[in-house]
Amino acid sequence: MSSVKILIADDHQIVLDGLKMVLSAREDFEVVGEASNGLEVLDFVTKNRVDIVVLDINMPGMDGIKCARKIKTDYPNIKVIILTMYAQKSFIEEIVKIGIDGCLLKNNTGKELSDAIARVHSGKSYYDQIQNFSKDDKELKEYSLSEREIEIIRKLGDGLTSSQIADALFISEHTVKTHRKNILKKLNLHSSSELIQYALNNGII
Amino acid sequence: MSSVKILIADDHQIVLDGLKMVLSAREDFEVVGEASNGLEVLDFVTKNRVDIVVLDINMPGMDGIKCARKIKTDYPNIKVIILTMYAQKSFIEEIVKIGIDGCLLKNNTGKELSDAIARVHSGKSYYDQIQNFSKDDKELKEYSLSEREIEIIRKLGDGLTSSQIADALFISEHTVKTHRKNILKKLNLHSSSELIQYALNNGII
DNA sequence: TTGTATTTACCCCTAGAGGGGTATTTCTAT
DNA sequence: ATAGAAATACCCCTCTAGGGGTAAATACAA
Repeated sequence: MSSVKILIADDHQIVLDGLKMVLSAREDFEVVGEASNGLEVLDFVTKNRVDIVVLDINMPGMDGIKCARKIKTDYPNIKVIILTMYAQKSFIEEIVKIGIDGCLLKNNTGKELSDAIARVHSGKSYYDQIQNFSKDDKELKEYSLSEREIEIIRKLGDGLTSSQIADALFISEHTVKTHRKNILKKLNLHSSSELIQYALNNGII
Repeated sequence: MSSVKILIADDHQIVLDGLKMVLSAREDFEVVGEASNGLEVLDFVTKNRVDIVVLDINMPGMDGIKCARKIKTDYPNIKVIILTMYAQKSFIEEIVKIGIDGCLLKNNTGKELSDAIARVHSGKSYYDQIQNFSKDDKELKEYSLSEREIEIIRKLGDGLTSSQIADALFISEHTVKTHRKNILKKLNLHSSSELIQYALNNGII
């Protein structure tokens, strides 16, 4: 049988090199491409045959989730495995909904990634430590941030005040303050400091 | 001649696996150990012969810089190469001062890491894109944060207010506000949001 | 078509942040 | 012995953040 054609995506070249070496150790795997962001992934899959895409969730430009959604919409036959730094409970529901085939923490061995790929290629799914993802859900109602809200979080990270953000986005300061209040409420946080830490740890920034 | 004995440290196992594969491709390299935080690194070098330590700068517990400083103090013969996600100008002076032998961005190929190791092992130093590190230094005077200041930054990241921090540390709220002002002034920042982003990107938190 | 989410915008209020000082004690290194 | 850094604590001030509402227009999906 022919080898499994794999596309790997991560924004750090050294991680890509490492993943490639790890996966190339198996004769039945073939890394056919590399990408450093979501757009490159989409571009690659339109032009090449790919069986499995291994996606880092934290990438500049188009993030892994958005990219995965688009792949699953346009190319439902391609299997998708998400690599993530943290157990991000905020994403697990969406990951399942989108139909992503596998999800594992970077805090894992290369062998486990190989196992996950083999399992997913055989049509099964592979969710690593899914219990870690669904913990801490006393607040089970999962909120997702809107595009505008994320835009505002990024500006906050740059140190802008509400009025400065308002100027930058050509909206009223009142609106910015409303967004900020909504964001904190959605995430059950109570200050911008907490928010920035959350955002960085969850790949929002 | 005997092979170069390398200890690699990163808090993500999958990256460790990748680095190990990349480095093992060279016959003159030998990865003799792995560590997921600074304390493990220090523990390892006390018990084993190591020529070169490759350190991720962002690790939980003891961060890469602190760890490097301790290695260079206690074992000056061990070479240290720092791996970092971002071009962190705030650290380059300290990195040079500590006597770290090499520094390169994760945004590099595995081959470049191999080259860096070979070069460092031969007694030279390897600084990748050092111009990226020293840019934007209109404010060239580098300040270092005190232990107390770092303690306060961490509390800020947890979302505590000045008065809450004061209660936690058994000091006056006035003192906390003084520390906060000093921190922002030292780093030339203007809000806690900026501060938290800076702290996370520079391994302070 | 009829909700639901999103984005926009305003009101109220209190508490806290940020920036300008000054000043003491303690500790450390020269 | 003495200069310097660090940690402590207080004064002043203005502006912003955070939290409580309400409500409109748009857009999108069941």
